[in-house]
Amino acid sequence: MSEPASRYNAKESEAKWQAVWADRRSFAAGEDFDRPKYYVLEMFPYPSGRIHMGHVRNYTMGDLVARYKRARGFNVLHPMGWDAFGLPAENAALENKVHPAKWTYENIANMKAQLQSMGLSLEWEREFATCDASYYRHQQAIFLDFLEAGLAYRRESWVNWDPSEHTVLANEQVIDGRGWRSGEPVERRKLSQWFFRITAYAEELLQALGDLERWPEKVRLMQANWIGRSEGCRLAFELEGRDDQVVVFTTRHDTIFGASFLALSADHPLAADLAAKDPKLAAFVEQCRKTGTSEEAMERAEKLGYDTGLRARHPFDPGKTVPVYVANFVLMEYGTGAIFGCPAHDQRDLDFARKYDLPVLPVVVPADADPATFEVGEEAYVGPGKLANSAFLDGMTVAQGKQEIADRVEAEKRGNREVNFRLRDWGVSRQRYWGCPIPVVHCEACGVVPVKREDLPVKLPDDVEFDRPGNPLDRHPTWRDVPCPACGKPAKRETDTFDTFVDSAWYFSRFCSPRSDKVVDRDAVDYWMPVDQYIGGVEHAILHLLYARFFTRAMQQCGYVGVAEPFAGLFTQGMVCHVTYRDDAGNWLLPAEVERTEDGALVHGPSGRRVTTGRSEKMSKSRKNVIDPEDIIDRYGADTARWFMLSDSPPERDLEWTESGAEGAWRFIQRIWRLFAADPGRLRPSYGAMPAFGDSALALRRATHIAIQSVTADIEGFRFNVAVAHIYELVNAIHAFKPTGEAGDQWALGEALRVLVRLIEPAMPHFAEEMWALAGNDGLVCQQPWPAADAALLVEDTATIAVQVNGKLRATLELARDLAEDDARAAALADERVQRSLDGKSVRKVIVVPNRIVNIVA
RNA sequence: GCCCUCUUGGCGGAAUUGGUAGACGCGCCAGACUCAAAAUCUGGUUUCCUUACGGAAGUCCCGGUUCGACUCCGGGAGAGGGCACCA
Repeated sequence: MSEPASRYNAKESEAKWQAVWADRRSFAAGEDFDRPKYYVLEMFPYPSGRIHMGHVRNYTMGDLVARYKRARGFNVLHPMGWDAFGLPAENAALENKVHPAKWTYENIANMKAQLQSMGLSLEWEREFATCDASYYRHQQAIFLDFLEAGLAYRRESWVNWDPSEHTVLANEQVIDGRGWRSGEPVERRKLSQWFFRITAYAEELLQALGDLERWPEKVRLMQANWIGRSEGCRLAFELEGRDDQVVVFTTRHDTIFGASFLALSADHPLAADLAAKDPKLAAFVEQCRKTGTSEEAMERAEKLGYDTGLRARHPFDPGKTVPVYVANFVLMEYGTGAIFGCPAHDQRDLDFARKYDLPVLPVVVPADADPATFEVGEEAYVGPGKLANSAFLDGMTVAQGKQEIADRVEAEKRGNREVNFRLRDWGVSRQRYWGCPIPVVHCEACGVVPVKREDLPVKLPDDVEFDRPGNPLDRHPTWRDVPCPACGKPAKRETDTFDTFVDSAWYFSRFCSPRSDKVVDRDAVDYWMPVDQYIGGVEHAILHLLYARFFTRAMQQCGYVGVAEPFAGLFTQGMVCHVTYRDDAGNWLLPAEVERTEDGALVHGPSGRRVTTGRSEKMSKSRKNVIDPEDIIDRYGADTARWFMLSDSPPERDLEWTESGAEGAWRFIQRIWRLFAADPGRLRPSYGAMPAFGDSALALRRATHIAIQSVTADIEGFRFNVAVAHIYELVNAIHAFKPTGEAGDQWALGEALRVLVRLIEPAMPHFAEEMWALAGNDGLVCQQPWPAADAALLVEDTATIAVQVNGKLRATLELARDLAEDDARAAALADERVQRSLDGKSVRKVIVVPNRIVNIVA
């Protein structure tokens, strides 16, 4: 027998157990659809090439949940895949002359090896990448269904066009009106684009948020704001000297008598009509289109208007007319593209009115103001009050006024109540190569014709050139040329590809039957969906999570899935942060480059220059405050990295990576290891009759069962940092255990150690397996059931009661549990320290909270 | 501008949801072991006064409710996040 090693060898152990799990397919989901299921999913990664600490944190949490739920007897689905289409692959192709497919699949191979080194309990057999034709062919099929269902359509829309790259840019890619890469001024162009009709579900998507009880309130709120429902009224104004009308949308129809102008969007048909005969207006419209494409630029832009000279008749005040402007701040895409302005009660209208010298008539007067003298100065009044200067509305509240106007408008057929949403249809066309081809063909005779289903997938061609910017599909010599599916004459393929958010909007459904010839196997999705626990970064709170919700509803409508909501539970984890370092010259430094000198100063290792420490920020390449997970795993092993990820910070908050914290996690593993290495046999299960326990053994048993109870509750409640603390307490109790030589000692210690191994397995799976085996147990600890706490051991027969005098703690008493109130009161009053602080004062009242506190009011 | 969240020792954080504030970890201090260092073990560690016993203050600030407030209410400050010409 060789000497036991003096330390736990993580590297050897981790490789060994990973091989065992893979060999035994320990984490494959069961095919038995009668068992209770649990679907755990972490947001799948983009294959950038290497995993980062954010991934480590995300997948550690998901793995903890998956392993815990398995132990609780659930049939667990825990798959992994790759969100593999996207721009970085094309940029790499441009810069490094490597094909996007090669670049992507090599990155996947690297990252897969890294994820596997973490020991995640994933079912790799279900792996796919969204760039696999075997995945995106089904996405193309879904698109054809959406097309038939009217959920996908094509229309002209304004886009940001980079003239030097020949491509459309997302709003985020336009910086100060210039392309982020080219630096060229961006043009607004009108292009035919594909859209998904997410607005058809606006109301549902909003209403259903209320039922997503296991979603963070914050995310639900953000989605609600994004959908942006507002109840208002559509209302027609007649134009003087013309037959047509201007229809406006408003949510403040109660303020109609304060109207002092109408404003049209520059893209409004009437504006175009007028501009045809008015060159100055035409110039103004042109100017509006040019100004800023980014949100920020639009916000800074001055509010400008052009008086068309037209006048509109007030719908309820026959004598009154108001001027009609074209204004740069009115959006064609929202409401009707026209508004009425009531300057007294809307800040933007007020600014506009002051600029163009239009009347400001208050029509809502706050309760404490005098209607005769109330005036609006620099700030519009948007609060509650009574209507005034408003004919038949005078004296009504805002709500009554709205109701009255809406009733009259509908009765007189001048308009109607209307609900509007901020949410827009989802534009999914991208002028890119590395994405899922949109399966349609453009035929001169037949127009836009869907590709026949039997001809799917429309595969990306491999032989493409990346020598120039723009979409290589456009210049491919042959790929575009196909016969029209309808008439058979020569036609052209669509060269746009889908937004990559489409790929990630349904992958969780595909995981249920990833090798199916169909889009999904209905049996499988009916069993597995919805995802019981989805985990990812809060940065996806709106786009990805909203698209996925829309997609699932749309797929339900098309008969693919039986659920409307994809994610029953959502958890958004915080970021991983690290302090930043800069040298004298202001260069960012990697933590690995920074050394501590003997006198404690920080210097740049190679140069010896002084280093200043900046505040902790999200790890980012630009700030260089990154720690490579691979380095940590090499040095300490995956279990240490995983343990640290769960310690200290609550999962939803940001976590600061520190070297000392990582070392602490490493030390903790060694500390447990010493418990076992001393005498591995102690862990061996004892099935004999339960012996009698001495006080010491009983105390250890209590600590063990309290740990089971607390850790279980902590995991269920996503308080992983608290679970970690409770495990520390158990280890401390085991270390402090002093055998008294009684029969129960070994039994209690064996129980404590077995429970400990079971409790740490979801967090430190390799180490737990190693300890389990070291102690001579059969099987794998990851297949052992979760322990149950013995209720009898959770309550002690005494309780520590705090005694307060006038709310201040004066003594603590060890009293029998559930002692009668009178006895507790008597015991408290009898205490010497209590008497001393009472100092002869008479007791007025005594409050007794059983097993907790006695408060004496004197 | 609108909406939301957070604020507790030197640091990360805990507190059974109104009942002993500071669990647990990091760091630090002291001691043991060692020729020494590392590792490990033991003890201490909110602040102030006191040699001690003990006492006082204390959860961003001000005020309130309560026998009792980190927790509930009102007002304010600071930090962070989301949306932002949405009529």
